[in-house]
Amino acid sequence: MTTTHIKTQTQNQTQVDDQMILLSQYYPEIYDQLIPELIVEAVKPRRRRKKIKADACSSGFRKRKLSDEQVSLLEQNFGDEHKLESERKDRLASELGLDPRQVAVWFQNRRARWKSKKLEEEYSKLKNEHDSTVLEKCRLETEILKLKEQLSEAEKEINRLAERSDGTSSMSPSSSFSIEPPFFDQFGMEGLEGVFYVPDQNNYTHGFEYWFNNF
DNA sequence: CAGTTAGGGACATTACATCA
DNA sequence: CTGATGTAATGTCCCTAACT
Repeated sequence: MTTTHIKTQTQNQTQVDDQMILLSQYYPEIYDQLIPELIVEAVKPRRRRKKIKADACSSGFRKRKLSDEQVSLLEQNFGDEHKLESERKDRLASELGLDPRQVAVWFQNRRARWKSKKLEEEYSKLKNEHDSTVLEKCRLETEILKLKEQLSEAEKEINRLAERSDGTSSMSPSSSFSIEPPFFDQFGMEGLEGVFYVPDQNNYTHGFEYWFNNF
């Protein structure tokens, strides 16, 4: 089979498709009767729908836009349950004077809208959480920098004190060096007492040692 | 049990209506 | 008139249950 043949066949098929689409849209009853004979099995690319002329719509062939009452009843039902069993579909359709197919389509589209709205909300919630986490991370990093600076100052002070009392005692910070409570105030570390483990007045250095060794 | 069929849902897309 | 937007409708794919 040549490409020309394939092309012609495709064009013919497209023409038939277009005619069938028109037929289904303008004369659904006839289409329903003919369709079993005319359906041809083929590899189907997505078909384009034929445009419907405005005058065709105004001739009453197709009802677009549902009325406010119809929409409100549909919404009410959707609120009760997002899925639609066929019994409920038929009941709703007759209540609304619509085709059951229209009710089914409305529910399908409504579910799609609901889902995309839900996704949007979820996205913005996650984004907010992410943003505030990033902010908190920055704050904590700044805090760490500040504390490191203070620590370095404290180390310098320790060394100064050690040099001053020079030789008179063995200066190992972990053994005999003791810091009195004013230490915190002295280096602007007020409020950080909780950071350091301070079991009692006689054993001030434990928390500091921990801090010292780990940072 | 495997194959077939019908019904229905999700999803992508199209086409019409409406509005700024 | 035009482009953007909302939505009804269509096409396709997939799944499931019932039937053969």
